[in-house]
Parts: sequence; structure tokens; C-alpha cells
Amino acid sequence: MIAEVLVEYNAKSIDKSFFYLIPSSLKNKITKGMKVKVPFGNKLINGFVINITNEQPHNYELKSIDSIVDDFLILNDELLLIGNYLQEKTLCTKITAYQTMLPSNLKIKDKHHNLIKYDIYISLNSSVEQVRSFINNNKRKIKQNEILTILLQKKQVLKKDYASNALNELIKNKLVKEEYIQKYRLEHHKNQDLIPPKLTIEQEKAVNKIYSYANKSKTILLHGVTGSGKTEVYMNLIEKVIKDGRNCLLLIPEITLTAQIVNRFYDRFGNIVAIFHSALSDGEKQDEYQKILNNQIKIVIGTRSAIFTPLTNIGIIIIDEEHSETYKQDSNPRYHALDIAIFRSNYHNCPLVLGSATPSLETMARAKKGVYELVTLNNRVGISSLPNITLVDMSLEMRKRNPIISSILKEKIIDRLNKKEQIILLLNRRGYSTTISCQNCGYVYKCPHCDISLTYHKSSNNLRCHYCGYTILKPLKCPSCHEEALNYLGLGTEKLENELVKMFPTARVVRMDTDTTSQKGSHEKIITKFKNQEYDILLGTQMISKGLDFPNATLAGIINGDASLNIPDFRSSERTFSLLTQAAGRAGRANVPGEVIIQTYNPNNYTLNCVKNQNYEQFYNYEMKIRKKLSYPPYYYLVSIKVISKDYELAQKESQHVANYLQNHLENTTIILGPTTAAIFRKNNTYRFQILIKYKYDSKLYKTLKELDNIFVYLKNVYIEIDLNPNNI
DNA sequence: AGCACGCCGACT
DNA sequence: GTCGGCGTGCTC
Repeated sequence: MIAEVLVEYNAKSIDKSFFYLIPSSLKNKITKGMKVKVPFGNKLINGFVINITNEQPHNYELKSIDSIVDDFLILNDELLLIGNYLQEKTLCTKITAYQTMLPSNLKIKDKHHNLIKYDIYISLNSSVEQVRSFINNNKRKIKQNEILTILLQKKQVLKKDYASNALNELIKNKLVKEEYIQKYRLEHHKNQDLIPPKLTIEQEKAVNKIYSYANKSKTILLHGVTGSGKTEVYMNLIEKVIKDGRNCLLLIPEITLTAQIVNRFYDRFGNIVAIFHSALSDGEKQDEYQKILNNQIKIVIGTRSAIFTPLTNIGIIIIDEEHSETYKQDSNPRYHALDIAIFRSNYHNCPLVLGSATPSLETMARAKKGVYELVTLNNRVGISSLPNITLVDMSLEMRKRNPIISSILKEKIIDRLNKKEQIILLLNRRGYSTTISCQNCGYVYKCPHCDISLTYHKSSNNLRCHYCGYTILKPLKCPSCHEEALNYLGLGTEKLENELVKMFPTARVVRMDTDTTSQKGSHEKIITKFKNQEYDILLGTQMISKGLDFPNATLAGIINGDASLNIPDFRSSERTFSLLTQAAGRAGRANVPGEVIIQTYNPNNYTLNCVKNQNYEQFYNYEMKIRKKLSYPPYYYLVSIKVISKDYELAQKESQHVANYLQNHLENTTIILGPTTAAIFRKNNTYRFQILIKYKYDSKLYKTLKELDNIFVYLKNVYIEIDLNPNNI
């Protein structure tokens, strides 16, 4: 018997299987998916058995497996397949693929701690008669008799509650025994008093439609406006699937911000729910994983990597806030959870639901084409209507010397403070400092070929497009209003907080950004306090826009609606639409109608007007035209290739080679742009050049990218980074 | 990745 | 004469 093993070293040059004999002592113990120790060179290292065969792969002598590291299956058949797929899709090494899929305590490494926690219980170790006679014959051993009497009634109690010399004596004399029982760190119980809300007709129709695909590997887009009760739809689907005896996987973008959702699931489903996210300790993760392996879990809720949990018999996969960019990993391996979800939906023959108020254009395009089924929720649950949105022209306000808070927003804030209602203010911080805009009229330079903002390069004092390389010298005056006011955008939450305190001295203001939420649990504290109305104004960055529900918040203000529009990326309109729509959805959820003020230098901007009209369809149609014209997704797929080196000349030279190579090896319908300097050109003294591939269909793509990747294995001091379907380019 | 092997330059 | 620099190539 021969085992095919992947070894723990992550290097392109040894990204292949190594073969070992299985010694007779391990013959019936080793299965594929196990972690083993093998001799490699002159060291003993860890590896995964990925297959067992009878065929001798080479004619030279094989070494034997040394030992088993963990004697349980770490990679089941499905995970083994997913690893293969992941490697194919992202061009990472096989070992990286498998490592990525596992929680840290199961990953390959030398010292691995066993993080299982136990409670020690004590119980009787002899017959009731023996214990009774012991009590009768040892009347003076009062403490010991006390413990025995309790055990006669309760059978099993926690050791730590009774720990004493007397207890140790009993254990020593084998009258009482200790038992180690695994204790899970996270335990949640169903709220027995909970009465699930009755579904609206629309919600019920959605549930039935989606459920009609049970046992089919169909992807369904659930497009529901903010406040339309998507979570309730998920819960009802999950209930049905569990009744059918199958399990459920729910992905959410960031668990810290969506603690509210998780708690609703705990209340409704109790201890059959396991959660996974980066804020869990290794021990907590191990416990949750263990619960799944022990078949105690029917619902897994987690962030991106939870898509790899070894949940079996999956009956539905749900990706909430489908448009969220957190589902794509932005370091190696650069996988998208959606791709893995589709793979698993095929494997398990179960539906995959993508939920969002603002679906990504790619997803909506597929739904419109009929690749995905489209299910829509048009109405908010309850009597609340969609909020009323106003765009405020900040260039007019600038002249009135209200550069930060417009007069209208100020007026509304005062009004809400008087009514004892709450206010949410969003400071859109994305896109600072890379672009410059006119402080007088809001003009932003764009590339005439790529329709993205030009990036300012201080060293050369010019403006450059990092897609195609178009460059102009930075002018002194704004070409639109002729003022000398071209500058960085810049306003921090702290400055805004000070401004608010000055403007509204009696208001209680709380700030939520990366500074105030670095401590574990601080998110939730701020959210809870605001919800309990201990504050009047919640001021924060994009983190306040997601999935939060504040019934008393009736006004949402967006301080700088433009900032994210100007990021030099073709998706910046889409991101802005999504962010502002979500933020607007925070207002007016309960029975008080909400109001939203968006401050902007571009009140005629199409995207902002679509937000104002709350019209996804309008935005979609408009943006799709631009994407078509400029050959962007969803019309074309993108691949970004970065060539990275400490040596400027070398990086430049090799990136030119890459572009030539692609030109010669890809189909002629494929567009190759660059090389040009990457968005972040110089990063800790390494230089990055970027090549962009746009393709519709290219049968040679994967083969060519693999070859390219292999060429770079043998080049020195220069590296290549390939990102298929990048989030940012 | 990690290690041995190997072929040149400056030391006790 | 030898020690050690790191470039090259191999690991089942």
C-alpha cells in the first residue's frame, strides 16, 4: 500500500505529491485525509495523505510513513475535492489550499496544542450498598460522607464544587471516580418564549419559491430592499431544511457587526448553531469545529472561511449581503466564497441563496440572464416606508461657510434632538488621499480611456491612470471653475466629532471607527448603548452602515457622499451606491418615517440620484451601459497580474515580458492592458507593475497563467501575483 | 522550505 | 593549506 502525501512546505517547487510506503503496523489505520509524519530529505515533517493506491509511481525506492499525527479524518472526501478546485481556481499550491480550509489548530505545524477543554465530574465508583456500608462504618469521616450522600442523590457533580482533601481520599480509595467531559466554550440556548413573527405574503412566497428548489443545485438571487425581512426568510427556509433532516450553511460578511443576526439565530435555534469568525479564540474555534465533527450542529453561521466547514448533508447554503467584498480573500489564495459555495451546492444538490438589497452587477446580470433564479422582496416589513432622501449641494454650502455640516442637516439634527430621536452620521472615508478634487466645485480628474479617477503622484507632481498609464501634469487651476483649489479630500471622524460637539453642545455624541473599536467587544458596547438611547448621535465610518437596526434613529446624514465615487477603480460607483443605500436603510425602520441627507459636491451625479430615488434598477441599467462600453465585468472577466521586485528595472523588464507572453499565448479576442504602475506602486521598497487581462471566453487562459506562474518559480528577486476576478485593480 | 553539495576567495 | 561565502539542485 502506497500513500500519496502533500508535505507541509509551501513552495511552488515542491507543489506535488510525494509517495510513501504504508508500514504494516499502520496498514489499517491510515486513510486518506489524515495528517501524518513522513521522512523528507533528512528531516521528519508533517503532511496530508490525499490518496492511497497500490501502484508504485516511480521505480526508485520509497520511504515509509513514520507515524500518524491526528488519528481522525481531517479532510473528508468533499474537502479533498474542494482543495483541488481551490488550487485550480486560484493557482495557489495544493498545500496552501488545504491549509486555508482548516482552522488553525488543525493546520500543519510542528507543535500543535490540544485546545480541548474539559470539566471534571465525580460520580460513585462502587455499588450503592458498598457506599451505604462505608457511611455506616465511618461515621467520623463527616466530609467524606457528605460527598457520598450527595452522590447517592445526584449521581454526577462538578468536581471543582466539592474539591477537598476528603474528596481526594475518596478518589484514592476508589469509592468515587473522576470523569473528564468535554466542555464547549460557547453555549447558547433557545429562547423558549420566542414567538417567530408571521411572514408577510411576499416573504412567504419567497420562501416557497426558494424551497421549491430543495434537493436541486440551483443558485437563487434574493433581491430584497433594506428592511424587507430577508433574515426572516432565511430562518424559515432553514427551519424547513432542518425538518427535512439536512444541515444549513449561512455566510455573513462580518460577524462582529452582525451580532444581532447571530443572536436571533441563537434565540430561535439554540445549540444546534455553530459560529465561525476571526474574533473567536483558537479554543473557541476548535470547540465549534468539534461540535460539527460530532454531528451536533445543523446550522453553521460564519464569515468567508466558514464556507470550508466540514458540515455534511447540506440542504441549503445562504450568502447574506452577497455584494460584500469580504467574500473575496485579498491575500493568497485569492478565492471567492461564492465559487466554493457553488461547488458545494453542486456536490450536495442543494440550493444556494444569494441575498442582498444591492446585488453586485455580476450577480444581477446572471439572474437576468436566467443563470440564477431571481426572487424579489419589494416591500418593507411593518408600516415603515422607505426613507425620504435629499441631496445637498455642498459647493453652495461652502460659500455659506458650512464646509462640514450643511445648514439643512444642522436644522434637521436640531429638530431630532428636540424630539428626542436619534441621528446616525456616516463619514465616508474611502478614497482619501489617493485622488485630488477641487475644493470649490468638486471636480475630479478622470482618465479619458478608462473612466476612473486619476491618482496623484507627489514625487513627479502628475496625475496618472493606473489602468492604462495615461498621465498629465497636475494643473494649478481647476479646469471647471478655474479656482486654485485642487487638493486632497480629507476629514477625519475625530475632527467631525469636535465640530459636532461645538455645534450641538448638549447632544451626546459617540464615535465608532477603527480607533474606538480596536478592543474586543467594543463594537457591541457602542451599538448597545446607542440602541438603549444613551447617546443621541452615532458618528462612524462605513462600519455603521451594515445590518444594524436602531428603531429610534430617524435621521441619517452622509457627510461626504462623494468620497468613494472618486476612488480610481471601475467599481467605485457600485460601491458608493451600495454603501449609501445601506446607510439610508438605517433610517426609519420602525414606525417613525426616516429621513436621509446626503451631502455632495456632485448633486447631479447619476449614482447619487439613483440612491436618492432608491432605484436599484435605474442604477443597474446605467452602470451596465458603462461597463459594456469600457469592457468591464460583467461583460468581461478580469485578471490582474502584478510583477513585484525590489529592483525597479527588473520589475519593469519582467512585466513587459509577461505582457508579451500573454499577447502571444492568449486568444486574440482577449484584451491585455499594460504593464503600468500598480495602484500601490511602491510598498515597503518593492516596486509593483500591473498587467490587466480582460476576456470573455479564453480556452487558453488557465493553461497560460499556470505556465507564467511556473516561469517565475525559476526567476530570482522578482515575483508574480495573479488575481483572478480581482476586487480592486 | 530546508538542507547538502560544491566551487571560489581571504585567513590562522 | 583550510574556513566559509552563497549559488544550485533535490527532497518520495
